[in-house]
Amino acid sequence: MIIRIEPESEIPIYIQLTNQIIIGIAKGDLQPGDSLPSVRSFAADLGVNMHTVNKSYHELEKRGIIEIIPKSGAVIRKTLHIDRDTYNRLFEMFQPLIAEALVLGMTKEELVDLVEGIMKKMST
Amino acid sequence: MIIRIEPESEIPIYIQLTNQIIIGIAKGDLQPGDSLPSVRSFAADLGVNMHTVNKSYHELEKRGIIEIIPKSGAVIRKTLHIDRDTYNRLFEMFQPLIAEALVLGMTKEELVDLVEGIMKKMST
DNA sequence: TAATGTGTTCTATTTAATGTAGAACAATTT
DNA sequence: AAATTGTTCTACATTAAATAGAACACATTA
Repeated sequence: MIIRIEPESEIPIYIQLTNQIIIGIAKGDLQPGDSLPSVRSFAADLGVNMHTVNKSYHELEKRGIIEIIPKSGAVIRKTLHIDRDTYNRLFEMFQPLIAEALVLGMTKEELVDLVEGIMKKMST
Repeated sequence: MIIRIEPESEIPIYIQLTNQIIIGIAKGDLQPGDSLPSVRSFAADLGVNMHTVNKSYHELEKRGIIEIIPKSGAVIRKTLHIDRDTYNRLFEMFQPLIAEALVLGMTKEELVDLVEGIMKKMST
């Protein structure tokens, strides 16, 4: 799985990493039950600090995407059906993006096409 | 138009304001050609600092949503069809959200329903 | 004309976020 | 036994975020 970190980006490194891990899971590069690299080895590979990777892992855990097993490792969780709190959180995240797309001139059809186009690149 | 600022949120105030203005435009509460309040009066209404509102306005201008006319005011732009850079920017914003929704167990149908449901609440 | 309101710009301060760094710990794994 | 694991702690530097006050040039209004 390929991770690209752009240190000069305005997006914090730990968020870049978090997003790319999520995309990797969605694409099937990482599957439920798989382990993520240790924070130390991953940090060495990416050329960032151990604590930055650790922050990503805890962000993923907070969102219910991985399970961190102390003294062992980080494992991709098997996801059941979405719960109400998570649905509401996703709603709040999608709303401003959809509003912006419409305000900037996308039609509803174009927006649905964009979303479906992105989904087609994901396997799960 | 109703703006709710939550000072205790982890989301910066200027982003909360930016998002809610965008949603207000998408819903039709604000229309192209309308003026936004002055940074001073808006800041007074919201109970935040003038510079915070100013930052929101410049964020909206950078995204092509409003036009700031020096010594005059901020006006909602009439949007033409979306350009390539804007499309790519929206793509990069949507991708991690869609991936997360799928990873957390939403089906593609549920995700399209969520997006269409949010769109239905917008008029434009 | 005089007064007010406008966005802009500047300095300044405080707090929080971000990223890096090093060390030590207890538990697991090899 | 040795190496690796996530955790925790302190520490430091830089940037972001938010507030505050002042002054400026220009526009609008009374």
